[in-house]
Amino acid sequence: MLSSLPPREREIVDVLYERGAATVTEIGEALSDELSGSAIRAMLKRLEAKGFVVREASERGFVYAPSVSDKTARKSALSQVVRVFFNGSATSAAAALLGMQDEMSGAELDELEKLIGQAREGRAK
Amino acid sequence: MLSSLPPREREIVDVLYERGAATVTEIGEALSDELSGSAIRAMLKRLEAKGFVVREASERGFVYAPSVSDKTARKSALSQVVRVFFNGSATSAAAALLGMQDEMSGAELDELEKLIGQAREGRAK
DNA sequence: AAGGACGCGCTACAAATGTAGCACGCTACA
DNA sequence: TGTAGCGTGCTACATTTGTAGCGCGTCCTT
Repeated sequence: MLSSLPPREREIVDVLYERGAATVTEIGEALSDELSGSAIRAMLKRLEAKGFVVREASERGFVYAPSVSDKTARKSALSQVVRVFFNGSATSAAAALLGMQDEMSGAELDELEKLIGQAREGRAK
Repeated sequence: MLSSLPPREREIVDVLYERGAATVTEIGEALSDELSGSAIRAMLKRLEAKGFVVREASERGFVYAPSVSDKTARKSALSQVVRVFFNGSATSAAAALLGMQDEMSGAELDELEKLIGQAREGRAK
């Protein structure tokens, strides 16, 4: 499980999900506080050993990427917060999301309404 | 930050958020794997030292609760996953939520639509 | 009042994590 | 062609986590 990672390692995979893939240097830049390259490499090594990240050689050194697909990870992260903070109700979570966003474009709202319509149809049949 | 907690401690505060407040024994029951009472107490002690949980004496022993309000914690958890997994777009996250939920009642969908309407109004003015 | 059963805190200790330093190999360019 | 600069992989070590054991006080129960 992703959530069973120690803080620093988690932070690093988060960066990886945020950026899709990155080199050690890029990770270092994205990190909240300055950290030596070897420190980051050691983390990555452990993450690789645990099977959370994969690395691929490229001209600019190794690039690291999460081994779990974005899609899966998203789903898992979402259900986690839904369970813990919203009593298992995805709807409440969605509502909270709506409330949080102060700049939500009209187009986005339209899109959401469309999705709601679809959900309703799916349910109806 | 909540997310800077080690796995076990995080699991415990999660339980606390899930149940609102609990005694050591209750926490033990809610935990994924069996754990000695003193182990849990040690965790809680650290969590208290770090300021993440507060405890209050009651007849049935101490009850522990998160020190950060549910509301704040929710918001923080949500923005975390929004940032990491949805490129900062709360809308996309909401859409994903919609897709995840296979049993979403019509009433809930109505509620969401209403919220969208409100969001739109808020934006328009 | 003696004996359990709890719940509690402390200490101790193994394992895991977080970090730095060193030595190596490959550029590139003065 | 040497030397400065990266990126890399150790290894080592301090700190933090994860867990169990012990001894204490309190409340029931007999």
